[in-house]
Order: sequence, then structure tokens, then C-alpha cells
Amino acid sequence: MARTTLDDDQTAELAEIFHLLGEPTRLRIVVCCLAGPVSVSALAERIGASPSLVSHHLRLLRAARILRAERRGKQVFYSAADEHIRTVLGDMIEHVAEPADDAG
Amino acid sequence: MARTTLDDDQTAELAEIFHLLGEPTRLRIVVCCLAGPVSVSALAERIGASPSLVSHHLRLLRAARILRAERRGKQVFYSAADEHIRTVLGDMIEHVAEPADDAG
DNA sequence: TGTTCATATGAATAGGTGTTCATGTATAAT
DNA sequence: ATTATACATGAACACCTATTCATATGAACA
Repeated sequence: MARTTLDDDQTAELAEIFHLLGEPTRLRIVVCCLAGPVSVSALAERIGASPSLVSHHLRLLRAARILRAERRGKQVFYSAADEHIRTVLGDMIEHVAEPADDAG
Repeated sequence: MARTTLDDDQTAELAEIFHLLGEPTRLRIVVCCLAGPVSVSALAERIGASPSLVSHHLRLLRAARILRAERRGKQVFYSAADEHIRTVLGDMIEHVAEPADDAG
């Protein structure tokens, strides 16, 4: 166990990321974007939410540097902000998605 | 990239965990508990919150099987619910606490 | 039993937030 | 310029939640 303490800034930043991922709709958006760039309308359809709602969430995810936007004509494609984010989120999701063996 | 899609149940469960960790006070509590069993009053002091507030948060973390309680006399000690949780949370916190090299 | 310490819990409240609706902005095409 | 498509944004609302205060439970000790 390398480090089990965090200073206040790290805690706040980490909590913000967790907070954003703690919303089912937003989590779905992020997961969809991990595979590669997805347009807003495609996200809305795949998630079953209105484009407006998706856009609202995307704004927060953009502001937190979790996702990045890339315009192609009329459409805007979203993907992980960088490789670090992609790796971290991918790992987190894989890890936590694993069922606990000794649950009770 | 092993898997980038999650079903609805997995998404909900994952979102719940993230949601609980997305609160600074709660995140601090969890981080404190990763090193080993900590009493409620010790948590309250180390975090700078009232024992009542800590207890409220602990209830949620207990219910989500993130932390477990162990009574020793008058005190109650909290720690990670199991090794899986400890590993997963430890990894997440270490990972996300790493600064991004190519941020901008 | 009565008292004290440690924790838990219920109610109340203030602030936050997810969603919707309406509207605005940007791009493309006629 | 006008229209259509894709996305963004502001306001409003309903719901949720973090915190506090008061009170209860449970354990040790006199």
C-alpha cells in the first residue's frame, strides 16, 4: 500500500471526479466515450436521454477535463480528454465492475 | 481495452460507489479507513467533522458494503469491508491522484 | 441503578443538482 | 438570407442530500 493519505486539494479534485462519475447518466456517457469519439446525438440515442440533457452533462465533463470535444462539421464528437484519463477510467471501471468473491 | 460497456445493473452499482466517494467528507473517511481500523471519534478528529456527521456518512458506507464496523468496548472501528474493496479503492485513489503529464 | 463516554439516529433545513422546456448559436445547404 | 440540422445554454422545478441539533442506544464503571 503505497500511500493512504491525500491533502485537501487532492481530496477535493478526486472527489469532484468521483462525483461526476457518480451519476448513472453521466457514467454511461463517459463509458460510451472511452471506446472512441462519439457524437452528442449518438450518445443521446445509445443512452436513451435527450440531447439537451446529454449536452448539459457533457459540459460538466468537459469542464472537469474528463472528456474533450472535437467538432466535425455540424456534429461534435466527445472522447476521453487524454490517454491518462482513458487509462484511469478504464481501469476503475474494470476493477469496480468485478464482483467481490467474498461478498455477503 | 478489455471492456467498455456495462449493463444497467453494473452501471447503477458502479455509480452508487462513485457517488459515495464523490463527497469530500466521505472520501476522507474512506481514505482514513484504508490504512486500518479507525474509531469514529478518531475519524471525526482527523477529518475535522462532528462525530454525528461522521456517523451519518459511515452508515451509508456500511450500507454500500464499502466499510465494515467492528465493535471494541465502547468504541466502533471502521475499515475496508474486504480485501477487494481495499485493493480497488487503493488503486483508484493512487491512480487518480497521479497528475496528468499532458494536461492543458 | 445511575452516570459517563462513544456512537447512532431522527427531524429539520439549507443548499445542491438532474431533468425538462424554451431558446440561442453554429454549421451546412438551397 | 432562409431553412434545417446538431448542439449549447439559461431558467425553472422537483428532488435529493449534507449538515446540524436533539435525542436515543449501548458499553464501561462507580
